[in-house]
Amino acid sequence: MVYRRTAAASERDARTRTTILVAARDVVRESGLTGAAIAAVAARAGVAVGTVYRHFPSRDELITEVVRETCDRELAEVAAVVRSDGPPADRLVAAVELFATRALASGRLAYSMIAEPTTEAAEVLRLVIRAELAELFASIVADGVATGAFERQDPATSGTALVGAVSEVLIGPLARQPLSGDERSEVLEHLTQFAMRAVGVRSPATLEVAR
Amino acid sequence: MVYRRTAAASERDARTRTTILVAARDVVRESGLTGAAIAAVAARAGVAVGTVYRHFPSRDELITEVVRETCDRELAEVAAVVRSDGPPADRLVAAVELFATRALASGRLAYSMIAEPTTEAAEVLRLVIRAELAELFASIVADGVATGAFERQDPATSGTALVGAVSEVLIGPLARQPLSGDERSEVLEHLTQFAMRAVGVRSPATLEVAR
Amino acid sequence: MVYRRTAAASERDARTRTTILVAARDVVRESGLTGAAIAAVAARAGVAVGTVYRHFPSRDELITEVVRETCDRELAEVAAVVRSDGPPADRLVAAVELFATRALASGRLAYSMIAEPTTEAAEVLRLVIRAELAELFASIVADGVATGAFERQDPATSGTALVGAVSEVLIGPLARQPLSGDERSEVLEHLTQFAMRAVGVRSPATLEVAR
Amino acid sequence: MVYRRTAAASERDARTRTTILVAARDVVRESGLTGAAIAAVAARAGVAVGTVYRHFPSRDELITEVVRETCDRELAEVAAVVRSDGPPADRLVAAVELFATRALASGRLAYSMIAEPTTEAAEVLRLVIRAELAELFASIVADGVATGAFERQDPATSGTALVGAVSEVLIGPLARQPLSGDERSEVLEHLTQFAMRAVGVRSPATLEVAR
DNA sequence: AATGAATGAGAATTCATTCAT
DNA sequence: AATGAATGAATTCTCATTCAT
Repeated sequence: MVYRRTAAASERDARTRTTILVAARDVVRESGLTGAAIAAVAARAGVAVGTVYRHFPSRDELITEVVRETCDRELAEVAAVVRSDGPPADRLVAAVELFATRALASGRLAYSMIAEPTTEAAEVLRLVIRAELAELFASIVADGVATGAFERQDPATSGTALVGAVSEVLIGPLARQPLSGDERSEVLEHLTQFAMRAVGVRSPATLEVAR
Repeated sequence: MVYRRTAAASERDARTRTTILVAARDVVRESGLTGAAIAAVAARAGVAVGTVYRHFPSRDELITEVVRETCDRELAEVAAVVRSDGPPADRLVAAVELFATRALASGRLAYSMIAEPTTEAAEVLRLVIRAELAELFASIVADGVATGAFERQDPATSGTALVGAVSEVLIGPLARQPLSGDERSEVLEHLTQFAMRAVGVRSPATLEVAR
Repeated sequence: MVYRRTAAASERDARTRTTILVAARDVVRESGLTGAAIAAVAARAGVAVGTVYRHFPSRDELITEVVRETCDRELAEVAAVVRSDGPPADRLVAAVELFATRALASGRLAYSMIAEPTTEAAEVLRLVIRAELAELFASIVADGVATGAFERQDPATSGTALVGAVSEVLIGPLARQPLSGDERSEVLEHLTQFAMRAVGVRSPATLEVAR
Repeated sequence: MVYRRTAAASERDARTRTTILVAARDVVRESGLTGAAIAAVAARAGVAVGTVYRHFPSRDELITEVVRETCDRELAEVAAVVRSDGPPADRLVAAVELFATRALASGRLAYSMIAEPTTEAAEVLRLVIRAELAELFASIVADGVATGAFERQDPATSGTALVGAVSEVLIGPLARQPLSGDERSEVLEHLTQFAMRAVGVRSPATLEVAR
């Protein structure tokens, strides 16, 4: 007496889930995590409130998933750069630039991910993500120290400090108004130089790349 | 029951205002900005809810003032260090250490100030304060660049990045568990070295201090 | 996709209906009437929510039918005892014992039937069922009065009172913890004696049995 | 800087609390415990929803207090009768009559107290109350057995059974339509006789009183 | 001026019921 | 016929703000 779940229904289901998740991300982008009330997300997704609850057991879970999803994508990209070949200095520059480009392009979303805690769950997740990011930066630093390309230092502290430095420089403007293309690349260049100095890049060759 | 407005009355008024402000700060210290409901602040101040509203037009204003007040004091201290005599490198180290010591000592209060936004107003203020802090750091950097003690760089970017770096390194642990005295000074040393490298300290003398 | 209405289809239909009803009874047994949400019943029946609505116009009707069905079976058994041969006193004792045994054996189901109203409809039904039970007891009493085995009394009142007395004694323990076999028979004996006295059993023979 | 709570405010407070409690009782009387939604109670009391929450921490507490309050009053009265002087049989009759009169006069309220569980807390309380009532009846029975006025029996079982019997006879009609005065006294008389027989009243004198 | 009771607009969550597939 | 995703009204609870005393 059991009937199989129709493929069509299950597909619609998955599509709705995605719609809600996208709507939630959009609402967070515009109004922040705090502004992402279930009613607002539902309205944005063009579904009823109950539908959101069909797909997510609680607001907490929904928000957490938005944060996780957004950050995972970001982290994966940064991780790819970090684990790529090439001199540590180049990878550091690439990682900073990637992070910066993404953050600058995403508006308030990046801000929410990096700096706006709300629920306990989201806050914990946020810390985890920053820690992971810090570890990625730290691993570049460790490589640089090991190969003698960077000065001796504590990679963990440097990684964390770099995340903070990059975030601060990018989130500051973010929360205010968007930068023009020129301002953007100028800020980016200054930031990159800061990072290079901070890790004590030694090789003149790399310094040229970073100029 | 008619009251004459006297000097005594106005003084009492000012005292009540202060009482409320102090109570608000205490509540924030313990429960965070989110936990600072008007009723909680009033109870802590030993005052009725309505009295809070006599002295502050809205919760937003009250919270904003708490943030401003707390940060102003912090900023003033950092400013004193920044404007003191001595080589820029020493002043940078002193500023980082001051900021770090205060942040590590104040527990959740610092966290709330640096990383826990709630209302729009408080959030804007928080950004302003970080910007001011950044400017203070920037002015040391500018001095260093001018005197040739630091490498050439954009002081604004470096100032902001330093604020971010210091915050991140300190807020990470803050949100988790308190550090022991030894861990604290170790972290601080790594952080100071990071800052010195980041601004490109040149003078060998200062490098020794910072070692 | 057009289906021809065949005997097989109609039989399957009936079987589904029964499946749902059985599932509903099971859910009530475990979680009470309140816990018997349509989704829970459907899941238990291995059927979709919509299917439940194909067979029952509303949750109310479903619950009502569960109550009716369960009670009807109970009533039929009691009725058999009531209409059996033998002295009224014996039949009364047998009816009490039957009721007691069933109630004690069925756990929460009996509780739900006897004491847990939810919807208006189920509540009305519950009252009807208690009334029928009361009537069955009343008919024994009437017989007893007619044959002079019991004292003169109003059979309707006595029947109702007996239902109440038996329910109360059995539901009290039910809602708490299950009784051991010994406790059970002790309670039952006291209850039987109470019933015998209440109807004013006269015959010494029966009194001995009941003693 | 502490100001005393004005007597007027505190009095108003107490009055509002009472108003809400009375409103809650009224709503329960008409719509049952299930129908006593906070919004309904607030509307009935002529206050806002928030006001209810100012006086009661949760719906559960409010409902529990309604039940407790109503039942306490009832129990106290029954207790007074039980502990009064006079032959056990007289006290039993008086207790039954008192209970009956009150129940018959209170409409759905009595039903809700005796037979309508909702929240876990209210349900537990309800059981406690029935148990207390049973104990009161049991103590009369124990007295009667001790003095030889009643037959030998288990007072606990008899007390419980009497509560059930009386409840059933009174709640049955309650849930349907009110009785006329004549019907009422007739039912009451039958019920009293049932109770007398059930406990095995022996003394002819008392039987006359009860008849 | 202070008091604190009252307000009521949200916010999260549940669940009976509907209906397109 | 069955499916199960979608609906949305209803419910509990919170808290910034107001205002009569």
